[in-house]
Amino acid sequence: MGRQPCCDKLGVKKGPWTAEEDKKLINFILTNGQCCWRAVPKLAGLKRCGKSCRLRWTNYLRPDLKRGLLTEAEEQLVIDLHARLGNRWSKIASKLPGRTDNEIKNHWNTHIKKKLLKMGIDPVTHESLNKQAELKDSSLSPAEPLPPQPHEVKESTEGVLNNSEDQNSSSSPDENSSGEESLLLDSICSDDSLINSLWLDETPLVEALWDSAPIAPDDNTKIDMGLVSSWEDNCAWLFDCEDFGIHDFGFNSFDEVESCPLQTIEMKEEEH
DNA sequence: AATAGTGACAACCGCAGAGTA
DNA sequence: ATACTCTGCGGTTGTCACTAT
Repeated sequence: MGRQPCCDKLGVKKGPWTAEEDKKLINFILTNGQCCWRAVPKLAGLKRCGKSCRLRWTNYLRPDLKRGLLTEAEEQLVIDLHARLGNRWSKIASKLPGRTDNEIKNHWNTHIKKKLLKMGIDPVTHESLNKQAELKDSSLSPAEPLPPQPHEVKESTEGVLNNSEDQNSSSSPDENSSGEESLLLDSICSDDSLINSLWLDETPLVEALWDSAPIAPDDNTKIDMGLVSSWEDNCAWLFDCEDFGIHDFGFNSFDEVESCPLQTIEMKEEEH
C-alpha cells in the first residue's frame, strides 16, 4: 500500500504565512500545546498541512527562538560542531539554544561556507584546500575522506580562528569575538571528552558559554538563557518581537485563550 | 527609472525511523 | 512480522529585498 500524503493536497495553502495564520496557530498551540500535528490545521482552522504548521512553529513562532544573526561565538561553535558532526543540523542546533536547524543550515550555506572557502578551508572536510591539493597530487588521499581526528579538527578550527584574525586584521577587535569568548571556545574545542559527549548529551553548549561569558550591556543578541527558565517565561518575547508581527495581533487575540501559559504572560506584562 | 543579477531566508519536498495497532 | 501513521531531518526550491548596470 502506498504512503499517504501528509495532507490533502486539495485546498491546502502553500507559501508564506500570513499574520492571521500565525495568530491562529499560536492561539491553538498556546491553548492545546503541541499535539498531533496532522490534526492541528483542522482544529486551528488553518488551510495548511500539519507539516507546514510544525515547521512554521519550530522555525519561526516558537517562543524560545532567538532572532537575528548568529554571534561570532555561535558561528565558531557551528563550524567546530560541523567539523565533528557533519550536516547534522538538528544536532548542531541542539547545542545552540534559540537557534533552529533550518536557521543554522541557511547560515552555513549563505555565510560560513563562503567564509571558509575564502580562507582556503574546505567546508566539507574542514581541511586546508592547499593540503588537499597536495594530497591529491601525491595520490595519497583516499577516495572517501576520513572523518577528521579530534586533534586535526582542533587544528583546523584554530586555523579558522587564526585565519579569521589574519583575514580580518583590518577590522577592529570589537567586530570579532571577544578574547574571552575565543578562550571559551578554545576550551570547548580542546576538551575531547566534552566533544565526545555531544554524540549523546543534549545540553546546549552555548548556554554554558553565555553563562560564563560577559555580556555587554549594549549587546542584545546575547541573551542569558539561564534567566529563561520556563516555556511560559519564554513566551514573553512574543510581545517584544516586531519581526514576528505580534503587535499586529493585538493582545485581544490572546484574551480568548484561557490557558495557564497565557495567564503567566499577561501577569508578566502587568508587572512591566 | 528599468532591468538583471545576487544574496538571504522562509518554506516545501521526500525520505527514514520510531511508534503503534 | 507487517502495515500503517506520525514526526523529524536534510536537501532543495521559491520568494523577496537589495545592489549593480
